[in-house]
Amino acid sequence: MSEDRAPPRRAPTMRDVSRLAGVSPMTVSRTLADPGLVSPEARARVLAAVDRLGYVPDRGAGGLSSRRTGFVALIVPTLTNPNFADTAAGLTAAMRPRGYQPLIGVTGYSLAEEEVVLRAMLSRRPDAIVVSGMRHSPAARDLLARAGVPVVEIWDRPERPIDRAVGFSNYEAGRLAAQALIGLGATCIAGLGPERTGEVRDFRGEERLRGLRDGLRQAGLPDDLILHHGRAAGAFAHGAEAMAELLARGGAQAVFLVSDISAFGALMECRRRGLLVPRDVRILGFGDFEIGRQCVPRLSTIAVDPVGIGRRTGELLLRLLEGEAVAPAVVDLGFRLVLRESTG
Amino acid sequence: MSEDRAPPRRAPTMRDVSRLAGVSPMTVSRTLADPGLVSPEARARVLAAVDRLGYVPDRGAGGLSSRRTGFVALIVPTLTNPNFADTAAGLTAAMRPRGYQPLIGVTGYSLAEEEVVLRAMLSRRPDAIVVSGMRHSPAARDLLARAGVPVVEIWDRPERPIDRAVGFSNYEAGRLAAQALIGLGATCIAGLGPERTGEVRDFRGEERLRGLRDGLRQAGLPDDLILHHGRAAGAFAHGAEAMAELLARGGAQAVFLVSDISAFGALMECRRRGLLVPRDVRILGFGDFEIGRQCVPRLSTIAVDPVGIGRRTGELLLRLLEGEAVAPAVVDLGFRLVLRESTG
DNA sequence: GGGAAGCATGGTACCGATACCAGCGCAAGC
DNA sequence: GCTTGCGCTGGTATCGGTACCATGCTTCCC
Repeated sequence: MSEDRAPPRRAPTMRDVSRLAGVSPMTVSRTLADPGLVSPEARARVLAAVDRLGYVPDRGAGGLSSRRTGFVALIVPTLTNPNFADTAAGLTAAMRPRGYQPLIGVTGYSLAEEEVVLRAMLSRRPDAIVVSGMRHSPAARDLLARAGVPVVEIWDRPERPIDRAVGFSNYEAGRLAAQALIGLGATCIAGLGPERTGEVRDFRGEERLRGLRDGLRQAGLPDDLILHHGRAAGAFAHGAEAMAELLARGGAQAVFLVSDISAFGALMECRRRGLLVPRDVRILGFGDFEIGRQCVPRLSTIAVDPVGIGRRTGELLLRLLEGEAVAPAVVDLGFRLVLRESTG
Repeated sequence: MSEDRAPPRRAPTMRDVSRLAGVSPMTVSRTLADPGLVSPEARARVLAAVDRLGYVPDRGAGGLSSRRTGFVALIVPTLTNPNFADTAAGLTAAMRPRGYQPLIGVTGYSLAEEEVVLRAMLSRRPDAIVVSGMRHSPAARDLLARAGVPVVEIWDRPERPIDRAVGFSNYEAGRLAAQALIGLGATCIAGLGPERTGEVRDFRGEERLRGLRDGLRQAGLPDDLILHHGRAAGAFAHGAEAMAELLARGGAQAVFLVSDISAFGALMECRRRGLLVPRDVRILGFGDFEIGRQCVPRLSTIAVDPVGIGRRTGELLLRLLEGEAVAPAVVDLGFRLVLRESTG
């Protein structure tokens, strides 16, 4: 960039290294892939040449030949939500030491977009595919099933996984929310989640509310305070707006929100209206995000392990990719209730 | 995955499509790359064959041949911080419609790690490289300069850019913070940022504090309340801990924190101690994160445009990649002071 | 001593696309 | 009528690696 001594000087290739080291390209390839196959002298010469030329192997070319690209496709609704960012970090941490590189695709909670993104990923021939959720368009499901590589659905516990799954039951988490709030003595229990219409939907959040509803019904409690309001994407505002709507209706003693982000929004809405949490209304979130641990009052929540989902998925994939037969198709990492201040 | 009718059935290739359509592979290639070059009849047959076979081109192979991979490397400190996730989203939105795919690398605020990640990216032969910040290890700087593709440094305004830059001056943002707090009548002004030791450092945050310090000095105010405490990575906790330390020392009327996340942590620490913001202490954050707009009191902040940085970078790269001569090497998107409730 | 086995190395044929050039048929222009 | 040019098509070489097989040499063992 700075000085142009030569024309856009092509990056050195393995052939250049081999010439400089006085060996064949194959020996260079072996030195880099499995040094043990090469004599110490040749190895030293090759490594010196690599260093001298600043050679960086072209993994695209390598992948074409070996049919292993080293890519792991990871498809999530958003990265703005820290739990998916954490999952990405966990997956990366588990797989990068073995040379795999995540290829991240973002769907914006849209199944149509998921399909587009998936196609883009498939054109890179990933060695494995990780996709959030168990709801996909029929075409996407078909593409995944025929991809010919391991597929892991995460953040869910599908009845009929495409291949593998690592996550937990969002439905059961919602039922636990009902039990928890009932156990605290509440009888008028609300649930707040995003809209269930249009292209952009948070299916996992909906599952949690479905679990909540069934939990309430089984306890003989009314379920008419389960509201769907606002867009999944803007979680803070969604929580605040949904809470405003709920307060307008009145009567709720305790509220479950489908994420800690929206629970925080709801908490702030209460504060703006001068309502005290948990005295006037109890709030239970979901996910155990950092924000819930830091805010005042601290949020009670149903904790899951985003980093763990990524890490476990990575470990599972590493074993699958090395040809190990891995036993369970579905890994349930569960969740646990964490009671802090917002529920009293 | 579900049923294994045939052995791991290789994905169809362009040759398969060409046979089914009764044309040569070149015609298939042209149909997909630039349909205008192909007769309507041939095009129709090819597209039908593509559809029938579920053909997805192998961009790895295409890239090897055309020397354009369609990858854009994006190297950021973390994705957990929503501003970098937003930048990634902005870059993706700008470039994906033209077929480019971001390849995200995360450094965890470590320059050593940045170098490792950069090498991994280079092995994918990206068409362009976007890297956060202007501080890099000498080796990384060298790799970037010799990469032979456009390089954009973002979230900063380097004096001597490697190639291009899109961002703003963190130093000047810090000076603005000083002016803003002085303008509000404060004379004992503190600044809180993460540690400046070890491998993991937030250089941009340090720049902001340096700007604050100079701003205070120029106004003849003391700068002994500028503290570096806690790790850059855990921003919430860092803010809370640094605030606790500051309160232990006492005397601050107003505090600038290097991010809204840590400002929020500080705000909560105040609440836990029964201090009222802004009555007892004024708080100014940085970044204009969603959390600052939602919390109570709402955070005053120095607003930057994370999505805009990504988008502008994408637009710049598209022009560069199409061979346009783009004028300024450094694009300064600036920042602006947003006064809300936390400064009174 | 001779053959088998093992190690280190090299040669060659791909992987699946695109760049490049050549060639075909047909219409327009002189 | 013949050249010129254009639109469309196909053949071939190549991108930069790795898989696979073949080779030369050494060592070991019966």
